[in-house]
Amino acid sequence: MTLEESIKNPASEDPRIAHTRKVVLAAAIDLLKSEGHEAVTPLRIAERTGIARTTIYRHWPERRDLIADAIEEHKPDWGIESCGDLSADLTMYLGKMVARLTSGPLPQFFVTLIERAEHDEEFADMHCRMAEHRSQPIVAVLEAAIARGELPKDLDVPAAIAAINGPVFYRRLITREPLTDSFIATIVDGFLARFN
Amino acid sequence: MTLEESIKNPASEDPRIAHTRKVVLAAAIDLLKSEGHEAVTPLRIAERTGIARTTIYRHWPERRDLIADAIEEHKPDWGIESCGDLSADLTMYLGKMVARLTSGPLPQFFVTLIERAEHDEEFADMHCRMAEHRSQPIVAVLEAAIARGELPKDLDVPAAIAAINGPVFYRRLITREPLTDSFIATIVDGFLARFN
Amino acid sequence: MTLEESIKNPASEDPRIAHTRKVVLAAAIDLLKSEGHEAVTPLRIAERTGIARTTIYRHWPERRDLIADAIEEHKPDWGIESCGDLSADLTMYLGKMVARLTSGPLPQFFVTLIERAEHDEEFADMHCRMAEHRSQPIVAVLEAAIARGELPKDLDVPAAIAAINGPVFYRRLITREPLTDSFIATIVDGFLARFN
Amino acid sequence: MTLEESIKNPASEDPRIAHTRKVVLAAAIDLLKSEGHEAVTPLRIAERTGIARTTIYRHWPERRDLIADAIEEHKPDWGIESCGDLSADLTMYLGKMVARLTSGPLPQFFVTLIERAEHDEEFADMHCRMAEHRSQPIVAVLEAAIARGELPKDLDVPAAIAAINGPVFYRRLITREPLTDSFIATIVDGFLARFN
DNA sequence: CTTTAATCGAGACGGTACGTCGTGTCTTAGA
DNA sequence: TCTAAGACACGACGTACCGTCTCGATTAAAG
Repeated sequence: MTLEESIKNPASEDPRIAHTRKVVLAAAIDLLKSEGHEAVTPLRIAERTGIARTTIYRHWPERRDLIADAIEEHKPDWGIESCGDLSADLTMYLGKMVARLTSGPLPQFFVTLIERAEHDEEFADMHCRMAEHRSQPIVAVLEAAIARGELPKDLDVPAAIAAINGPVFYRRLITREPLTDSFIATIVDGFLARFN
Repeated sequence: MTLEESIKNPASEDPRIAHTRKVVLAAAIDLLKSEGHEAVTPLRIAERTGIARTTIYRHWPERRDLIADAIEEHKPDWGIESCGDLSADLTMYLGKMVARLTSGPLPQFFVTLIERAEHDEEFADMHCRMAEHRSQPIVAVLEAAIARGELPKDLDVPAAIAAINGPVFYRRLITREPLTDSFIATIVDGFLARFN
Repeated sequence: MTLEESIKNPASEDPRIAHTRKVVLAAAIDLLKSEGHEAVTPLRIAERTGIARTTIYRHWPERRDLIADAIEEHKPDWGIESCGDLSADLTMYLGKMVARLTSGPLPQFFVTLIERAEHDEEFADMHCRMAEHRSQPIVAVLEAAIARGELPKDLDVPAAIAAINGPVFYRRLITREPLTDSFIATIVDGFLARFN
Repeated sequence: MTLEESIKNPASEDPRIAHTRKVVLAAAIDLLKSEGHEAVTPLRIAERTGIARTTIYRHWPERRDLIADAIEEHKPDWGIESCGDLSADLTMYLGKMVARLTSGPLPQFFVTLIERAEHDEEFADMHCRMAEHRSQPIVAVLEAAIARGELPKDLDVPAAIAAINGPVFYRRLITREPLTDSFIATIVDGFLARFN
């Protein structure tokens, strides 16, 4: 089985290929996290992993694909277990979000996608897809609340998500102030206050 | 008069230096806007402007400083004329913000600062300074409203700013949906609804 | 097989390396001959040969080594066939020497070595080694003559070589007068006249 | 009086010009001696002397002229006082020559001229002129000896000079062996032995 | 003792070359 | 068949000098 086949048919993978992919993507995530996407190059990864530079080129002819793969590899589970209480659900969701924006590789993924998306359509697409995936649980929570009659039927859901997520991202990426629990509470309270 | 002196004492500037600075920074802004900060290199600027590469290095030994100067050069006036009506003031402010996030070099400045700030303290500082400068008018508007009694005395002003600016930035940078007038209205209405 | 190994173990040479060495050294000798050692730079050679500048740096990190290799590459055979007659042997030797000092790259090698030797120990060493190698045949001729009794047993051989070679080099490098056959004859006759 | 005039008419020199020439040429000789002619650049001299780089360019637009001036500036007196004894005169002459080839800037001048002369007609001319000037005293000595009948009337004087000077230069520049008194004696004796 | 003129110092500037680094392609050998 | 190793062409980088230039500041010489 050739390399091309194995990429298209991941079910029957050459273990060498699987190993290479795993090791390289791990190093890529590490580099992305610690130095930014400009540091994610075949050379740097080769130095870290011992995998030959040429081997990396064979798997990812475009640097872009390597970065994209690394980001996609690392898909956290955004699911939350709704407890039926809107305020609690939103607070839990934002708490999880804040935790992931505070440590781990996610913030670097975001800034990379934000920056690249301005000039690269492929990254822009990936960025949007991730945003959608990320907001799925909150959509579920909001729709459940609508069904329960706690929120108006004609709620502009995307705008609501922006109202909930926006302040957190703004503070994390723009003003770089700390993301405290009371800040989360203020957001949730402010959002819910509209519907009383 | 040395280059350093002339920068500190702009009254007695060598016209050659002034010309070089002007031309180079204009090209830098242009490149930043159209291709992103990685394209802002002495070589690219030299090709565009005819200014020699070495001359650019003489003025900005660090690429970082060149980008920083280019961003600082382009400081838009964020002033708004308060009309005394909080809703109208906020709407006008967000309208202006949306206009600048929709065209012109500003979005590129933001994503550059956001990305670089993750790994470069100097950019982080500049980013925060710009954010503060940008929110000055909205602070004034909010404080005036507090003085008029339209907003509570104990309002968490930074959190309020995050609630107003956050959704716009979120939509522009994360979900990349269009920024419509009705979206602005939703934000402003949602914010004010809390205090009724 | 690394570049270093292949240099030490020429039996198993990568043909690409062999080709690069050959082409580059030929161009180096050419440049040395026509423009002097200051013209022997990776850039000039790259322009002439089509070999990339970086490839040349990989083979010869120091310009000095490149020049040294070029000179060593071009080791002429200084052997003469002694005919048993001292006068004829010396005349033939000087004739050969004059021929090589009159055309070909040798004179440029000499002036390069002479000049560099003043400030570079490595060149000084190479210079001396070449001088020794060059005078081997004349040493043999003189020693044969000593064995035959035509020259005194206590002859100061190095001084004798200086007496024979010196005038030729002096005229070639210092006064730059033409090196005629009669000049050679004068030298040889003058030298032999001492021992009659 | 302009700089151009003063160069052509050194009798009435602006003291500033005289000072600049003096200081610069001294530094040039120093550099030439210690690092070779490639180190004789306006920049290096400016660093050593405090004279501005532009001033040096004003005086010597071509680097070649600067080096040439430096060499010409330093014209040692080659005169010897003939004592009437050929052997003693030659020995004294060669002794003086050896002394100058052993210390001081002269050897560097020679190697520079030898090297440059191969590719630069102007240096070749200067080199020949210096060689001629240098051999004047020995010509006088030889002619006196011819007049006294100690040397044949039809002596090939240039060849004789080559026979006397050649070995010394050969040993100094080619084999780099030490120049001892006994070596000088061997040369002189060998030369005189021809005419007994 | 001015005034005029030339030199000088300082350094910006456009260039050219340098030596280094990284990229992507390729060839060869080995597992 | 994939990997390892690395030669290679290419292009950009940041640096160092070069030679030209402009522009005051200083000094010398003539009125």
